[in-house]
Amino acid sequence: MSDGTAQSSAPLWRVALPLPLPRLFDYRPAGDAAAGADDVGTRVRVPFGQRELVGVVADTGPADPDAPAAKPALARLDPEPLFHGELLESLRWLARYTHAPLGEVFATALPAPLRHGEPLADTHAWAWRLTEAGRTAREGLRAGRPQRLAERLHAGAADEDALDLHDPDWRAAARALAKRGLAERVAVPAAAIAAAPQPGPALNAEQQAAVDAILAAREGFAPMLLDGVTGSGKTEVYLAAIADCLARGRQALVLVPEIGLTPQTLARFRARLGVPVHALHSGLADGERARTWAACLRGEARVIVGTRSAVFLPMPQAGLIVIDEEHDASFKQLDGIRYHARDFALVRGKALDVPVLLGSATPSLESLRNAQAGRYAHLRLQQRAGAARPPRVRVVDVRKRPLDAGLSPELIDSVGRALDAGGQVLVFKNRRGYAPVLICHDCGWSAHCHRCSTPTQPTPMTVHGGGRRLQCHHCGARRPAPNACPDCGGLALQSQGAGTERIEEALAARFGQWPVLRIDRGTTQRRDALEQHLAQFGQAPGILVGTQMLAKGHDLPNLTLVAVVGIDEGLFSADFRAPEKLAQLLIQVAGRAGRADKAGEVLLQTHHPEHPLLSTLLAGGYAAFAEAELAQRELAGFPPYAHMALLRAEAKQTEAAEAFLRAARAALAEVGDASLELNGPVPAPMPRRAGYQRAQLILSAPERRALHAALDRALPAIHALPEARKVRWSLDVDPADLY
DNA sequence: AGCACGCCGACT
DNA sequence: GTCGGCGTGCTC
Repeated sequence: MSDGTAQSSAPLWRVALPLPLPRLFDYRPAGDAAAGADDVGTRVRVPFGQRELVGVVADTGPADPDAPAAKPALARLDPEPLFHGELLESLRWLARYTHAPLGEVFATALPAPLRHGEPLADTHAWAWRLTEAGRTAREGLRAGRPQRLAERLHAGAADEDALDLHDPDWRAAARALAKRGLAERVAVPAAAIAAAPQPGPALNAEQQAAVDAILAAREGFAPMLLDGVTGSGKTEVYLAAIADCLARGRQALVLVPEIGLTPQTLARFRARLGVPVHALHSGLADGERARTWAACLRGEARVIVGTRSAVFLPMPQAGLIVIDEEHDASFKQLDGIRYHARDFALVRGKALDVPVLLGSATPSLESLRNAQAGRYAHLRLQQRAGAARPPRVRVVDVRKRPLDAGLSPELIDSVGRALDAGGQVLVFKNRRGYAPVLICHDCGWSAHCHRCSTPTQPTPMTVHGGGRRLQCHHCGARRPAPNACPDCGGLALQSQGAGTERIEEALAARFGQWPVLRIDRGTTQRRDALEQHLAQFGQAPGILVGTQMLAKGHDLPNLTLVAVVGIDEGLFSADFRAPEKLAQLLIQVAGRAGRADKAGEVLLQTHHPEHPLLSTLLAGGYAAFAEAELAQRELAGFPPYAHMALLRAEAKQTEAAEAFLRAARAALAEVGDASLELNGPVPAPMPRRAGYQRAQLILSAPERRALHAALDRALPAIHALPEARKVRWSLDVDPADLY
C-alpha cells in the first residue's frame, strides 16, 4: 500500500458507465495496479452507489480535485481491450455526434453478455458427427430424413452451416438422432470448415464496370453509391467485391435491412463465397451474438451479414463495408442511442480506410445528393437481368367515386379481371405515420397551415380531437376543422385511412371464391411466418392484402396486378420525408408486378391524379422524382440542405412537457447563432402514449456545425433545468421522422 | 437509470 | 401505531 499522497496523484481510470449521465466516473485501478494506456477500452467492474456496474475505461489521468474521492475498482475484466483503435475512436465520434453519454454508446455497441461482464466468448463452430452407436446402427435405420442425415454424417462430421446449405430442415432429423444417442454436437474451430465456392453467373458489362470501379478504389476510403434498378444484379456486384476482399485477406461487413436478412440471402452468400458467413440479427440468442462479436474481434469471422446493430462489430482486418438497400428506414435506431447505421458505417469506413458501398434501386436523397456533389462515386446499373417487362401503370381518380373500405369500383373491377385471368393480386396499403390528414372526397382539397405553407411547400395540418380540430405539427397552429370544403363547398370531408383489416373484409366479401390473405404486423409476428404464409398461398389465383412487409423480396411469379391505396397520406403527409418514402415504395411494389412472360399492371388510387410526384415518377422514373424532390427540399430548407435535431419530451401532463421544451428552447436560443431555427414546442403526432403526453422541439440549421455547437453549449444547461426532472426527455440528431 | 431517503394515507 | 406511495437527490 502506498501512502495517501502518492495515491491521490497516481493516475485513475476514467470509466464510462451505462447511465444517462454525460460524464465519466473516476476509480482507482483494481488491485492497486498502475493505470496505463493499455487499460483504455477494457471493461471494469466498479462499485456505484449501492450497486455494481460494468463500465469501460475511457481514459486515464490524475484525480479531479473537485470530484469526490475515487473508490477502488473491483476488477478489470478483459486481458485485452474490447475497444481500441478505429472502433474506439468511431464510438467516441458517435457519442459526440448523438450527444449521448459515452457509456451508453459503449453499452449499445456490445452484445448483452459482454455488457453484463461475462468473459469474451469462446469462438468455435458446432458440427455434428455420428456416435459409436450411430456408426453401428446407421445401416439399420428406416429410410427418411434422419437416415439421410446419418448417411451424410457417416461420410464425415459436418458443421451446421454446411448442413443448412444442403438441407434447411436438417435440425429436426439431428434432434431425432441425438435423442437416440446416434449423433452428437461437437465444437470445432470456427475457421476449419468452408464449402468450396460456387461460381456465379457471368457479370454483364455494367456490373463488370461497377466491380472494376470498386476494385480500383479498394486501397482506401471510398464511398460509392451503387444505384441499380430492381433486378439489375446488385448482389452479384457485392459478391464480386467481397470475394476480392477475402482474397486480399480482409474482412467484409454487409449491412442489410431488417426484412432483408432471410435464410435465402444467407444461403446465397454462403454458397458463393466459400468461407463461413456470420449472420447477426435480432432473432439470435444473446450467446450467439456474443460469439459472433468475439469472432469478429479475433479476426476469425471473415464475412458478416447483419442488420443495423452489426455496424458496431469490431473489424480488425476490415477490407469492405456494404450497405444494401441503403435508403431503408430500418437502419435508423428509433430509441436509446439514435444512430443511423448507414451514416455510422461511412464514419467507420473512413476511419478504417476501406471502401463503403451503398446499394439501392431507390437511393436516399441524402446519398444522391452526396453522389451529385462528387462526394460519392456514382455507379449505375440500368439493365434488368432477364427479359422482365416494365408493368403498365394506371392512375385511378377516386374523387366522388363510391368507396368500399377505401376501394374504388375501378380497383375492384381490375381485381376481378386479374383473378379471372388466373393471376394473383396484391392490394398494397401505404401506411406512413399515424396522424390523419383531412381531405375532400369530391375535389381533393386538403387542409394546410396558413402560417407555415408557402406556394411551393404546403404544410399539411393533421386531424385531432375526433375530427373537430386541425393542428400544424410544424408551428403548432390550431384551428377548427371546416364543416364544408373551402374549395368546392362539398360536404365530403374525410380523414384518411382504412386499415388493412377493413380492406381484407371488403375483398373477402366481394371475392369469396378466392383466397384472401392479409399480411401485416398483426398477422405476421415471427421472422419466418411471412415465408410460410406465402408458401401456403402458392401460385393459385388469390388476393394478398398488406403493408410495407410485402413491398419487396419474396418471389411472387404469378403476381399480375398490384393495386396501391392510401397514396394520398404520402402525398399530403406532414412529414417532409413522406414523398421520398412514397416514391421508393411505389417503385418497389411496381417492381413486383409481372414477369418475363406476363406483363403486369399497377394501379394507383388517389384523389390527386395530377399530383407532380405521380406524374414525375411515371414519366421520368425515380431519378426524375429525386431531382424534383431535392429541389423542393432545398427551397424548404430540409435535409440534405439543412440539418435537424428533435428534442422530445413526455410527461403525465402536457404542460410539464411543454414547459421543459420552452425552457430548453430559451437555453438553445441564447447560445445558438442566427442560423439556428427553433420550432415548437409542438405536440407529437401520437400525443398520448401509455398515459404520457408527448411534445417536441424541432431544431434546424443550414450548417451541421451550427446545430452541434448550439447543442454542445446548451445541453449541460438543459440537463440541469428544474423542468427536466419532471419529464422524460431525449435528443434525436438527424431524426427519421419529424412527426 | 437505479437506489435511498423522506414525509403523508389505509392496514395487521 | 406501521407498510408503502412516489417526489427529490446522488452516484467517482
